Amino acid sequence: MPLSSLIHSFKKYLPLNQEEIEELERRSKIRKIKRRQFILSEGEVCKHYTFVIEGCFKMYKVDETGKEHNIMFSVEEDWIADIGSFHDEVPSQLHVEAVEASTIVQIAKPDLLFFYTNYPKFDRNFRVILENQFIELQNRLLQTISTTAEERYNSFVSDFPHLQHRLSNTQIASYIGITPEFLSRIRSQQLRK
Amino acid sequence: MPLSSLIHSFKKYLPLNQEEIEELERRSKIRKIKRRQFILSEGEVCKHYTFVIEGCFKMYKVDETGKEHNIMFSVEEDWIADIGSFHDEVPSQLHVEAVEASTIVQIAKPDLLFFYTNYPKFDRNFRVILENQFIELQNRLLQTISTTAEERYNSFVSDFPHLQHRLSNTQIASYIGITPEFLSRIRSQQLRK
DNA sequence: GCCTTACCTTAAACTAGTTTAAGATTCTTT
DNA sequence: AAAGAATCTTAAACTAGTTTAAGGTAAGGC
Repeated sequence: MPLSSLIHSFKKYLPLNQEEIEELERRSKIRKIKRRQFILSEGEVCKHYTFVIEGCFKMYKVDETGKEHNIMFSVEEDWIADIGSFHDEVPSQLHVEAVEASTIVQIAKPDLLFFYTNYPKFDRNFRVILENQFIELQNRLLQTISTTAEERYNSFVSDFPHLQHRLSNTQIASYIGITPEFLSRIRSQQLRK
Repeated sequence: MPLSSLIHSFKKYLPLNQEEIEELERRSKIRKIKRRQFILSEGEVCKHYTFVIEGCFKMYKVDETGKEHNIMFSVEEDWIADIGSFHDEVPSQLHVEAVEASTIVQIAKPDLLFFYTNYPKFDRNFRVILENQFIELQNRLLQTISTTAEERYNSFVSDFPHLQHRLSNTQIASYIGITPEFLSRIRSQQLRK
């Protein structure tokens, strides 16, 4: 039963009943995604909410100089969407790309609106999911404006011990907002201590 | 009718019916807040969702060196909460302080949970409110890791033209993540162009 | 297996932004 | 009105982090 991890994940919030589960099965789509495959590209409107069953994604913006700025990594049981593009139906500035071969469940916007309208439980569940994402993002911002690069790297390593092994150092550097060279320097200085 | 701006603001989402309005009147509290008065201090648990009827607030963290890092300003029709502290009932790391004399409506956590449970419309409305806040926060983070201080200042001025006159330059500097001295430098350089 | 691409490391030169310092101005409190 | 506090400005000295450069290693593709 491929949706089981998605259904199971809702148990943390308001669990789904049989009818809701069946509707979810009808209105969602499972996809296999190759490494480096995009599920959203800059300039496209984000049309789906995506749940990660297996695998890892990075969400990033490319600036005018071509530099990649990673703002989020998503792994098993995470939800992915460019919320601004999804709701306002405007072209996204962001890319979402698979860091490794992955399996996802996608709910298209009309279907998600159907759930919100007909099953208020989904409003609740997605509000809570969003709150958790908001808390993380807010902590991230706080760190970015108030801590040194080394502190941010240490936080990353202790907050996401398993994620570290799935990402390149270049991606991690981009996430904490520094260059790969500087991350190398920090890491070698720490080895010398 | 002091709750009118709050009730009116819900018209952007799902408007409230008479019963919901009455329940809101029963379960919310209007407060007058003096300039520099705190509605949340570090170490306290955030127990309310706060709606600004009139006035302006800053939400900030004080780091170990005593430096203030502003992460959000809130004005009329904005909602304020330290969401992490509110939901997990853990002491907040943040302060929320009035930048000017203000009037607010507060909903205590048990009352908000009552609304969520009995009026699913509130789940919807607060999910949408949170989405808007999330979008703003995400854009803020993106900017912080990918643009220069001057670009961030220019964005602030064009995004929040009216806010600029209600805040000191020191607060704005703290919000965009630079020192007041550097902001002064940027501003005088711009005057020379 | 070979070639290409991506990643990682190291270091010197550089710079966007900070710290230190201090004077001037504005605002608040008594 | 005077005193104190907060804010703003300016500038020199400083530094956390970047850019430029290049070599080595690992991974991916054909």
